[in-house]
Amino acid sequence: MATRGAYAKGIVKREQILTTALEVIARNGYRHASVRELADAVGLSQAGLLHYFSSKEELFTAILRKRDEVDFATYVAEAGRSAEAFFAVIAHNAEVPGLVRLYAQLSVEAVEADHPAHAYFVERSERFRNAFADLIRAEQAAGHTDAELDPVLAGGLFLAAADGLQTQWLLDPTIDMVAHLRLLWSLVTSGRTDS
Amino acid sequence: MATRGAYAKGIVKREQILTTALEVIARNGYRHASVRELADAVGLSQAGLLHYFSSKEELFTAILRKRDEVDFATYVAEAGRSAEAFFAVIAHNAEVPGLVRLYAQLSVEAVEADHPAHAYFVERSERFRNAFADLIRAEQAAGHTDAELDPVLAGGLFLAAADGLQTQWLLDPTIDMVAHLRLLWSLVTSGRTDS
DNA sequence: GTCTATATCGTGATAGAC
DNA sequence: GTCTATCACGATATAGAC
Repeated sequence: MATRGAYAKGIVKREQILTTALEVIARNGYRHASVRELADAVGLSQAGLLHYFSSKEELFTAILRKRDEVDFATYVAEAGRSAEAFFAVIAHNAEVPGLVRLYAQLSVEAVEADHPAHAYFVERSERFRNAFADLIRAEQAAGHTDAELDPVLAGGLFLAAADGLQTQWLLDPTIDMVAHLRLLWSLVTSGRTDS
Repeated sequence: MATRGAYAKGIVKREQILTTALEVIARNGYRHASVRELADAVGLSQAGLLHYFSSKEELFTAILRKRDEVDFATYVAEAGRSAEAFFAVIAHNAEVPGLVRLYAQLSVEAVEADHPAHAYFVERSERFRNAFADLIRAEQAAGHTDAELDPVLAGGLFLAAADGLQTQWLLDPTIDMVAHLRLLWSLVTSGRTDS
């Protein structure tokens, strides 16, 4: 609000574009994750869209950041930092195949160290691994989980399983991502197959 | 051996190309999984390479099939159908980043139902999920694992974790894929963090 | 601020010489 | 059987009009 009018307006438009992009990608849509395809979807020309985001990678990274932000605000606000909040995010993912696909696609492209989205994925991985580790430590503190279990290793396992399940699910949408992750959670918390 | 000379020779050359491609991709190499890039690497022109494989997707799918075949012959022959054989394959993967990357890249592209490699990945997923399920059933039969555990669900979890760990590892090569999977195995077989 | 038009590049695939 | 040369396409990015 302290910024100049024109500049602030640009920011607002950027946000609007991201919000629209999220909706439109989520529903399904598009195959190639190209700027033109997304431009059509949000009602701008390709050049018009790149007026707000200076490159393709910046655009798509911004979309994924926005998604994280929205998911966090929606599900963590609702259920707190809990395994249930995490399951709710995953269950939601099953409703937004286009986003899942964009994430999978970009995450593979970004393994190259000099890819513009590399830092985003590294940072995100670390954040999620630590978040899972914290959940596990809480279970350990409550005496529900073996104290010998390495929380960071187990946290990495959750992250990997969540990512891998997305690819499996894209390949075969009858796969139940949440059921798999609940199983993993029950194994970690020393429960068994019962939910 | 019962085939005509010229035809058999073509087959042999195809195999040679695949073997060379495996070596050359494995070591590291190339970024874009393009035909031209691979052609340079195996010492052919792009057109020359496509003389043996009629499309890009056929070529790369053939490479991944060959990889599966070689891995199976190497590690399953050595350790039988066991968790250890599986860990050995994963440990080997950490030596061949280029192949891991090709796999990750193609598996995401192939989620589209009409992609030429779609059937390969669907079939492969099923095969691995079932193989893991069999391992778990054997543990259950031996009384090492909770009989209530759903073997197919747990098998899917292994597959997803293995896939997801590859992306994590590509992003950050200090990740120990085998350690994560051993942890999962120990959780499934009711052991804990001890190997 | 947004458009049309275009420059430039990399891709897979093909034609045709040798 | 393998090459060089080329085509057709789709991509990102940019120039410049309005």
